[in-house]
Amino acid sequence: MKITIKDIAKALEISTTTVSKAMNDYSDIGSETKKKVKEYAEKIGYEPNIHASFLRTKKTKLIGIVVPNLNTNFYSELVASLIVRITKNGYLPIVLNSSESEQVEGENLERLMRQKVDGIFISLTKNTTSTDYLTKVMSSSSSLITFSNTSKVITCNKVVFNDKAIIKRVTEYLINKGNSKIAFIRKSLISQNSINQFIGFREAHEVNKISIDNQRIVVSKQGTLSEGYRIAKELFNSGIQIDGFISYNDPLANGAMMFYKENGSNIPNDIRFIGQENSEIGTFFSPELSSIKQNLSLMAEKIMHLFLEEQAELKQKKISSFKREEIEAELIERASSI
Amino acid sequence: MKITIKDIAKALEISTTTVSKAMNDYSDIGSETKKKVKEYAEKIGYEPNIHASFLRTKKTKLIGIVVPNLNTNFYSELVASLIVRITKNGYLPIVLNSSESEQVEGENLERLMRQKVDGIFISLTKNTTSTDYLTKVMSSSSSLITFSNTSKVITCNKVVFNDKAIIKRVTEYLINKGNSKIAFIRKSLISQNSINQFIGFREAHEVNKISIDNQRIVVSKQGTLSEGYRIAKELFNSGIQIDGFISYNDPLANGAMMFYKENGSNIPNDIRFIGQENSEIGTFFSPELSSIKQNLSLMAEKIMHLFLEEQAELKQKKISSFKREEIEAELIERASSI
DNA sequence: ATTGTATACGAAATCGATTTAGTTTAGTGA
DNA sequence: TCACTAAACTAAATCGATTTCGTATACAAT
Repeated sequence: MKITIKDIAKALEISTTTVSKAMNDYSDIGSETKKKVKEYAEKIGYEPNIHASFLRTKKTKLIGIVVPNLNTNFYSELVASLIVRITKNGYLPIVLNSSESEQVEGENLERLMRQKVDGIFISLTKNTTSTDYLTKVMSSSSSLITFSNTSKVITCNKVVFNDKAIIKRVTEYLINKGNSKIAFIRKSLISQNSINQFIGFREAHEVNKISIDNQRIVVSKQGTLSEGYRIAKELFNSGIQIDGFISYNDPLANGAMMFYKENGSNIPNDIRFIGQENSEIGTFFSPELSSIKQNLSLMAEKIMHLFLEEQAELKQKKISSFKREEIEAELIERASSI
Repeated sequence: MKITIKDIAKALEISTTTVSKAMNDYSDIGSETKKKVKEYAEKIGYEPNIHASFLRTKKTKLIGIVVPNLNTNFYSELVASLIVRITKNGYLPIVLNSSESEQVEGENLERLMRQKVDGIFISLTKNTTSTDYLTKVMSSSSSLITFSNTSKVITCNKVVFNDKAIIKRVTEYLINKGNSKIAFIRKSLISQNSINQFIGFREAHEVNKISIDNQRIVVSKQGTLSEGYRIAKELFNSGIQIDGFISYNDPLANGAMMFYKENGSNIPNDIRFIGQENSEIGTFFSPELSSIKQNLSLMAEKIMHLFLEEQAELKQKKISSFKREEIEAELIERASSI
């Protein structure tokens, strides 16, 4: 039924060793033999059994992807982008979702190590504090790349957006337009991603000698339209004035904008709004929402590139150093902040 | 470094055969021996090498998931739901995305067969016409389950929503409210899913002796807010009157509703709107959007159940017959259609 | 003629499990 | 006592590749 190197060896009256070496382009096999083997293999539709070769090579051609929440545009798009690169390079992706639970995240990493995947690409949940599991991965046979939301504590390959810089730039952009009471809606107090963004926010204020009112800093778990609306309402009802609004995604900004519009605010004159992730919803309502656009495709590209580089170095038994790639996010300026 | 059955055998002074059989609960191993082996295995953290056991058992404990478009709420949520069930049962999911391309879909199936996954769960793209690849899967070692959007032609396990029935019911619901000029926005002309929905739409009209104007039947590829808006505008500008609107997702309905609101229509009195997928966006704008809610979690549950059932039957060498499960979708009635 | 050196190939061990086909031991019944 | 059976265990083959270590041949150099 299934075709093995034995079949090729028998048909071509050579040894299985030669077949294997020919298929893997060993230098001690003649070029005609290689050609014959490859052609015959192609002809009868031979495909090497990955599980059998694993026993000797220790390579599974499998890559694990772990994301905090697959059920968001940001991550589903990023994962889709990763899948394309992974398959294009002859690997297969095992996709796991941590549902923002640190415990599930740990279980996911254990599963992937047990499966002996060649690489693990992980973005941490916003609640993750311990790096025990990551350390375990580092001493396992799978090479680790953390992306998007990583940890300052662990030393490993990282691919992140320029969270601090872009938020600093965007905050100063608002400050330069005369806004000094800017609300900042962050994802969590713990995640490095969110911390970096907040540092950018703070630095922009420090540089411009403006003080930050902590009442305008809000943590939002859901990140939905209705939560944006609710947050705006609460700020308003508590008498906390704002003239700028930056959130970690677009629905929050749109929800808040909706509330202020209903309450007669003139946007962008009274309040300027800036979201993130540049999603369709932002461009649909008036005024159109300015948004920070992260190039997910580029991030996927860098992650895969880093992985392939490390695999190549591993093959040559080079010791590879850890890299940290930072990807530029950019502000898409629209009517809500002009 | 890594622990194998040999280590256990040596430490306990028994053969590797006994260790393997003890771990797999063979009946010809004494219960004390089993206990000793399992306890010691647990203690030293032994984990069987899946790739080694594959050589004999032909089981990979891997399941492939193929969806037409991961980058939608519907599929990312469904996939997330599947991932939970798959991992809970000791399997690992390889997730692939066809990006609505029949060719990519075929490549994905080939990749999964090459990997010798135990099962393949696939929802077809809206453009898929050929079932050649599915037939290949059927004669491979991977068991196949098609879900959500499947094909009438192929004989295999299927888990679908009651597309025809729910659209028929919802259409009659609008007809009973006096609406007879209902626009229907469908995903494609080819996909079984969309065909079934349209049959439901047609039957509802036939039963009530209302004729359908094909000008009100629109195929929308994008399914976005702006496309909904554009479609509404085009209908309006072409002078095609409507008093009801059913679409295959919520953004389309919301986008269209937006246009008609701007043009002074009274909703729901002039036009009633019904979306699908019951997404957050639908509940946020006024009037809130009625929507058909599909129980994705239940679908995931059924798919996994069907798979496990088949695996069990396979083990007992029973010939299993193909099943077709239909999951009830329901209308969530809100202000847009009251 | 002898040694040296590429070049091209193969026998056998190996990876880590499972499974087949025995073997040993103790217990049962005639 | 002897044949027979059941229970508990194991040696060795096996799955399908890779890799180590050799060997054979041809040809050049001495």
